[in-house]
Amino acid sequence: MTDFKNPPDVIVGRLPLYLRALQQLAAQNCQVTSSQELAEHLGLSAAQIRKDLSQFGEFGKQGTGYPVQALSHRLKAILHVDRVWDIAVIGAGDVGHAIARYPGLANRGFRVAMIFDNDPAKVGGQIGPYTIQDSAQMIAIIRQAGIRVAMIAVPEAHAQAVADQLVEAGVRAILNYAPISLNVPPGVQVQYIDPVVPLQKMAYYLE
Amino acid sequence: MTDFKNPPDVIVGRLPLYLRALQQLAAQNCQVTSSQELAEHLGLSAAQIRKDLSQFGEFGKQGTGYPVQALSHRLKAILHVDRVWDIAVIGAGDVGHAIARYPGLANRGFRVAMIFDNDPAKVGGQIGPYTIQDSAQMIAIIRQAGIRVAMIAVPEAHAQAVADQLVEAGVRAILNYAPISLNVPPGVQVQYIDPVVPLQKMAYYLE
DNA sequence: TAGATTGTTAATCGATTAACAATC
DNA sequence: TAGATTGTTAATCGATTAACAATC
Repeated sequence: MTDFKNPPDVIVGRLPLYLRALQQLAAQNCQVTSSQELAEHLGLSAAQIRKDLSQFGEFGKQGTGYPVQALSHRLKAILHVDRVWDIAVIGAGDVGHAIARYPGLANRGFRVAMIFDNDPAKVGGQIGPYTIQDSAQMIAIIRQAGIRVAMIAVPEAHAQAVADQLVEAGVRAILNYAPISLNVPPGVQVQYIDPVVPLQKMAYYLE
Repeated sequence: MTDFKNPPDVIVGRLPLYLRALQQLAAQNCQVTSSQELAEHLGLSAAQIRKDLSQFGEFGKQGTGYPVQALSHRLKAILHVDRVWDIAVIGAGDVGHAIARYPGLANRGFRVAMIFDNDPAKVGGQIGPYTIQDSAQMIAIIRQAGIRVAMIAVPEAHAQAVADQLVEAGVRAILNYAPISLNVPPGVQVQYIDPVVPLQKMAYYLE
């Protein structure tokens, strides 16, 4: 009997990778997999995968491995992506456009629900099914909709101000595409996507 | 006298964050900073920052801190971004568009040099200053240009095949936007951007 | 000088790996 | 049954933190 309390953050961060690999296997009609197979697929060690999963329950069978569908469902529930989270996108530039039209969110627990911009020339315009809304109404609209997840795709100079407004509106998880560190109060999560960071890391290893 | 050999990968991965923070401080005309100030800015510990930097040299002065400009220059050199790396972008969909027009690469060591797509309807079209080139010529063109860095922005189903071609063309660093793990030979680096991964990680902590 | 902050050492902490009994 | 693979323990490995002498 394990405890299941406070799994390390680093392990939580790997669960989405396990889920992604499992869904890919499922799409190939694979019924069962093993820690070994997942490890090769993801470039990790089999021991690590077994250890990570054992933090959350006993999902496998000795001699057989893990049932792909069942484990996939369990991981979805653990990650709280067995539902659909509405996302507010802030910024209707190129990045906001790409996010709003990105097909990869579907079936993975998220959906873009609305998009905002502060440029009067953009407000009222369409991006696929979305009408770009005015940032001035952002706080009220997000609060009213009860949205908890947002993506920031505005220029660096505005990102912190937008983050402050999102927090005020009740957002609790922010994915920030602007290349700056955000200051948010405890209880609000931030993750970052800045393509230059991984590029520069790789450059270190290039001659 | 320290050794300066084989700094841990996890430290190399933080250097771009230090550089980004320093360049932001420089833009604010800040002359000098401290491990304390950088730590608050980045949400890390001051001890960690001093320890990390000490892997590469002695950049600070006791009692004073670190000179922002000088340290920034040193980190650029260490990361090999004191030059401009040409990037090949594969895939001229929404993500490829956003990358090709992303202003955040400038002054950070990279520039998009060319963009490819396999869709005849897109080949020959323009994205800003770039003419979309045919993927069929990709290997030859990239090899000819001596390009070492590429970004994959094609659908999941084609990403591995594209990666194989890039490796054949001489690319040694790949930033992959497709939500799959890539198989590449030793000596080729891969980093991943899948926005759903950080979103799912945050969802775990949402009620 | 006095105050501040580095670079570095030693201590702590946490994550990964190896190994294997349990068992399907 | 024999072979395979899990879940888990103990050992290893590595990263972070705390503390402080050195010194600007």
